[in-house]
Amino acid sequence: MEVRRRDIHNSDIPVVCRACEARHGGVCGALTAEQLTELNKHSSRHRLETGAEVIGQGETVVNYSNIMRGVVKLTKVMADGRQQIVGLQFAPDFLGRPFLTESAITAEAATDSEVCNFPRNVLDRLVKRTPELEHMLHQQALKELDEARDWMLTLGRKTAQEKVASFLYLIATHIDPESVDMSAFDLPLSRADIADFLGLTIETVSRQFTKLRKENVIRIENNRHVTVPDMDRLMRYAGND
Amino acid sequence: MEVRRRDIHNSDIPVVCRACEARHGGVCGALTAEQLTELNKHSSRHRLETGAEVIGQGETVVNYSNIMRGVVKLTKVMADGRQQIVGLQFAPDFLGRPFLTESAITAEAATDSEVCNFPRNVLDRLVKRTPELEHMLHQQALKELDEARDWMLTLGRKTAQEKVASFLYLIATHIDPESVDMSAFDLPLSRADIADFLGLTIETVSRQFTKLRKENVIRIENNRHVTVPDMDRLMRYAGND
DNA sequence: CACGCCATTTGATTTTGATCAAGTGCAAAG
DNA sequence: CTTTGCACTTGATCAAAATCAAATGGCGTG
Repeated sequence: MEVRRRDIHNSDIPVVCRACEARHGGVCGALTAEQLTELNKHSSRHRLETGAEVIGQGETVVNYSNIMRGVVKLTKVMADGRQQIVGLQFAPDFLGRPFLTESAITAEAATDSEVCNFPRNVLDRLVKRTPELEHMLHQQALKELDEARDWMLTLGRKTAQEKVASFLYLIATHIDPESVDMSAFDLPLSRADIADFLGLTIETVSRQFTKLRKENVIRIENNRHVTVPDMDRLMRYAGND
Repeated sequence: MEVRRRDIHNSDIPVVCRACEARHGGVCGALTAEQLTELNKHSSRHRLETGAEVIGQGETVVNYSNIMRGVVKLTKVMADGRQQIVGLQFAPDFLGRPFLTESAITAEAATDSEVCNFPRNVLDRLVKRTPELEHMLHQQALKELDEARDWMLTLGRKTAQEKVASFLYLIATHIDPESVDMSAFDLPLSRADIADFLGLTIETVSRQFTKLRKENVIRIENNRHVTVPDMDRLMRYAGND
């Protein structure tokens, strides 16, 4: 299923890409050395402070990105300000909606992050010529779709307690793909963001955190650092039996 | 069923596909006459009664399908029976999750429907050889992703009233792609299904229907037939300003 | 026609989570 | 070391939707 470039050690690959690809294996993995060089000519890396907007709802898409480091949240807002986080992207996810000029969502750094930007038209051209690249993007879209549907069940049918536990489980399993130990991690989102992700208020989120803490499902230090003594127990609280 | 020949220059295309493709333009539109003939050799059409399961959560995927007629609901269930509809597919949508052998969802006919089935391995082989086909599937996945994210906002942040209005608006705009007049249609789902789609109970759905009826936003006959005198007004009730 | 079987509606009550309103704790600025 | 500003927590109350419990209203069958 996974298709890897054979010439992974080829020295024609741009230096900046070599480290990245080795660590992450994002969509760039579908490209030949020449294509990578070509793309790299037009691409640029950027640091994003927490809260920095990558693209706004309704704006014209000029760039796609790869997330190198950090967490990016995808949000939708209603006219009256109600807001829902519709996706979280972790490194090394591809960020962008191929084939549409206007973004239907806002993408914003949830933590300090680093991204690699490519101009839309350069990548679009490359996609047309590189079926393997479209395949990678297709896989990414399908992964996001699976995640979105999982989350729809959470939003529509779970209790506040289960929602919060589901969130913690999601973060535990996604925050650090390198690490084997998922039992300790920092939350990439504020209480307000967590509420927006879960379709709750910050007060309800806070109360559920307190409850989970009192029942020894989690421990919390400094509001952001979470320890999970028994991951299976957390999963049961999340309603994933 | 009588199938008319619509284009004398396409006489290599299987008769059964010619009418379908002309009417709908689904993913098969990406295929050459030969590929269509090849695929058609292995494909088969089926009528599905309301409630018939196309595939169950956790089952092995053996077929992909095109929906020829009707509405198919995609659902997820929790261990304790709580259920959430995570997608509705209308003709001529492609039905299936490429590149995964185990289905994460249940697909079930919401109305009497007709589908065209292709064996998974035949289509998978064809996808590898036909970038244009993967492109179509990619577009379909992105469309479903956009819809899923729209719905996440509805599930997470809208009131019961807005949810029901949003559902009616969704159906009005999707049920009959041919028709210009969206103001009258039959609901493809029972109250129970609507509740599962909206993350509500049937009682709440019923009450909101009654309220919308009393406020003259909609009229209902025989529980299933809906008339919308002012679509913009419905849209406002749905919170889509 | 009467009957039972559905799906749907309606009503009474309870529960959950939202809202409103203080408090707490911590870190940066004065 | 105070003050100020956040982010978060906690408590009291309120409202929306769930739950429990009957009705109602076709619709097909005996």
